[in-house]
Amino acid sequence: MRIGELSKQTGFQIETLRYYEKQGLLQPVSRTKSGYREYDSASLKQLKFIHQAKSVGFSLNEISELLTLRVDRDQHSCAEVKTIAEQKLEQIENKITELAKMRDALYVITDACCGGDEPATSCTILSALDDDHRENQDPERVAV
Amino acid sequence: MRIGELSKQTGFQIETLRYYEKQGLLQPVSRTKSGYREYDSASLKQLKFIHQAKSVGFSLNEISELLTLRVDRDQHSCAEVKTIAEQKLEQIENKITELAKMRDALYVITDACCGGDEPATSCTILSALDDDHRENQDPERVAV
DNA sequence: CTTGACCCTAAAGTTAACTTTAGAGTTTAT
DNA sequence: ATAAACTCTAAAGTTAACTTTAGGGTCAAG
Repeated sequence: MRIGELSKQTGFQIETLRYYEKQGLLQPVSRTKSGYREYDSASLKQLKFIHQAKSVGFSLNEISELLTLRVDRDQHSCAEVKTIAEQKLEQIENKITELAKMRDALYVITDACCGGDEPATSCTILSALDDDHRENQDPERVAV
Repeated sequence: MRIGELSKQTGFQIETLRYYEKQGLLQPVSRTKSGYREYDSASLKQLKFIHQAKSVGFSLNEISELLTLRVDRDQHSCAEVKTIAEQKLEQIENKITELAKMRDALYVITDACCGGDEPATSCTILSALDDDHRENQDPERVAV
């Protein structure tokens, strides 16, 4: 497919796709004789990943690192790949932990504060993040 | 405490703290007679929250929305607060879901690809995100 | 009582991640 | 075969989130 079609299917603007190419994030599969970029379903898949990674706070550089994580035995040792993957894994686990805390705090606000009998001053996300608000929560909900 | 101390304890640069004040994210508790900003432990707590929210991809505007989520019965109805909280909750759940997928894909890479007998070409994060790679994973690890 | 560390404001500069502009070639439907 | 729709490059412009600069007060120690 050409760039316009890829743009429609992913929601990224055409210029953004060309920008990502310059940044090394997404190379077209080939070019037509007249110079038009051509993409395929792998391009689509890659862009969906880029979209997800951006939504959880990875920069384009970090996404690039995630995308080049491949066992390319000519270029990188298996151990190298594993080390990078483990670092990214730790970053991701940390993000999940932080988000789980925020989620629990918001549950406290929606479940307990609104209409509850606690004073209004305690109904902020910051006070909901305190341990004394969290320890009586449903363990199903707190677990990640 | 004054701005330099707050900067040291949070890792935010002094100028960033003044910038956040302009953006309405963090007001000093008071000013000394000579105009110095004064902060307390609540400021510290708020900055830690800002740091976490930034790390998982929220913009300063979104963080502002999260921070002003409070049951202020004079300004907003309880229903309004609940609606905003529920929207944020959905955003956060989506982020957690995406991150869990990436985490699982990275586990596939570190556990199965490196040293495994699969061909090297399948050892990318994108192929690890495919369903056929995930369905044989440990359910403990996949659950959020 | 002055020197060094700290604080102030306002405005300009920087960086990442786009977006727009300008000018030109290509493809497709009528 | 020509107009509309699509594509190309290079360069300049924009926005969010800072960071730096310039010029000047404040405070604690010697």
